[in-house]
Amino acid sequence: MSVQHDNLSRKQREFLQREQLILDTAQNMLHQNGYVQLTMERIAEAVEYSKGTIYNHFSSKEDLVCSLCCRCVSNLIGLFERAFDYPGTTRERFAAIGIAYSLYHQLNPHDAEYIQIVKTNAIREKLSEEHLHELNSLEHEITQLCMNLVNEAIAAGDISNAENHTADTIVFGFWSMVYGGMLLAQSDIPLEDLGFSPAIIMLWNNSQRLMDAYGWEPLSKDTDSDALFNKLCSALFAEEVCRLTQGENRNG
Amino acid sequence: MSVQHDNLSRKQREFLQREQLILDTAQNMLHQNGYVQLTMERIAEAVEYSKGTIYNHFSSKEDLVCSLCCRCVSNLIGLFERAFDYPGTTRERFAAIGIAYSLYHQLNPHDAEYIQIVKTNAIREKLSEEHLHELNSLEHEITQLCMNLVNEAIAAGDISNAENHTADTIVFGFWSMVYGGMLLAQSDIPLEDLGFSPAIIMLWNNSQRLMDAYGWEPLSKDTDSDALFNKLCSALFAEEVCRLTQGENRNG
DNA sequence: GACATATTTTGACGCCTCGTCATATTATCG
DNA sequence: CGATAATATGACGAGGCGTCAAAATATGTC
Repeated sequence: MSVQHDNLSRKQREFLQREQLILDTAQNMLHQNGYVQLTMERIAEAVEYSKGTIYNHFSSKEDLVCSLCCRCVSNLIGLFERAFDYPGTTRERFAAIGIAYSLYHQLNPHDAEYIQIVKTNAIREKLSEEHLHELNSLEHEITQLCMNLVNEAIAAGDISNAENHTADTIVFGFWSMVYGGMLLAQSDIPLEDLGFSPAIIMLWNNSQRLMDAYGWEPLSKDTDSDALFNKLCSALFAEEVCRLTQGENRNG
Repeated sequence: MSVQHDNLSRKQREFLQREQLILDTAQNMLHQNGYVQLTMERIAEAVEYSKGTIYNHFSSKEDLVCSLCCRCVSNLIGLFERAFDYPGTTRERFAAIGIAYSLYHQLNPHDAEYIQIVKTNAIREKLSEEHLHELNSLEHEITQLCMNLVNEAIAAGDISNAENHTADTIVFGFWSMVYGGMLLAQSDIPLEDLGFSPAIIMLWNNSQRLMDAYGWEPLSKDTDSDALFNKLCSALFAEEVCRLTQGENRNG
């Protein structure tokens, strides 16, 4: 969380520190009470500054939420990089990215609310140029990371019949599926009543299926998918899985 | 849009008519100016009743939006039924459902906003029992329609290796992908700048791929997917496609 | 240290929205 | 026509966002 700021005056350092304090506080409030409960007044009260001071940092509530969103994407990029660097097949590494995405949203259920909000134009119009630019950069970075991995897989010949596909279509397919699946899982639609199995399991199975569809070797018929899932979890995201199960025990 | 109401007193008929008027008006306002601009005052002004009267029909703004959402789902069910009844293979019919979903959202871009909103618990808690129940019923209906088609395909042996899959997983996979893909397409993320092709095309290709992954005959390698797309559009959704292209010409 | 100037912080205020409820209006019926 | 029931109204309270003149604080100069 801490941010480097050498070569800055004390004023500037204080300013940046305060910005982090505001964001930390807002994030906590969001995780505890959700988006609807988050108001500028309450944030100001919690950080013990006045509302006007908050507005010296963020041009609007949306602008603040955009900054929170940037932190989310940064964290996500961190997890994705861990998956990217895993010493395994391209398919395993891409699957690990999917797991990272899913784990992140299970750990931070409220984040989906404002990630979604920040995608709409009505909001994007109200952002400060600086924060909008930051958001665009991060979106670019996380997208490129996925594109790079798929391109690496194509170059390595791991994706059979690759001449029929382009990396952007493949990435978009997984992005759609994982994003949509995560939203459905997090939503309060009573999936169980509608006859569905647990969303996380269905999501994993469908991602594996889609990789098979692209002929991404090694195919799932030659692999133990459940074992792979467990292997990736413990090798890459042991801490996250631990936090998740702790949280579930605490809540239930 | 018109609703049957025989065997009712004039009062009751007027009440129901007014309810439709309010919903029609709200829908128009939404389609023109989006969710943020929609306020109870403005609706009241537009229908030439006072705010209190609106609240005789809907317990809250969310409750009204829920009713709009129910209309959306009803319309969607109409399109889905058309696809379901298409005299073709189960795969063609399921693909047609996907097209219906995508067309609907292209025709009614603002609907995605509140469909999304109504999925969250913070909102669902504020709904009247009656409207929440209506929404649940419709969600059940549209889900079952998809489940039935997939089960029919499994029973007919169109989905090879079906013992490994269950209908709920298959339906969830497509639902996730189409829902997520539609949200990404409608969002104001600059997909093009991020190196993506048009979302609708990528979405269609990925759905075909996922059907292949499930071994849903006839596989796309034995089919001209583009021709299929055009065939289904003109056979089932000629009017919708027409409205869509007209709208695009008018806007651009 | 004292004074002038620049910067930052503050919170009262204006405006908007939701949802309520006492009152006014209209309908029904004997 | 007059009494009672049903319905419609819009002023109002609560609470949110964002602003801005004034207060408080910091900085610089002698």
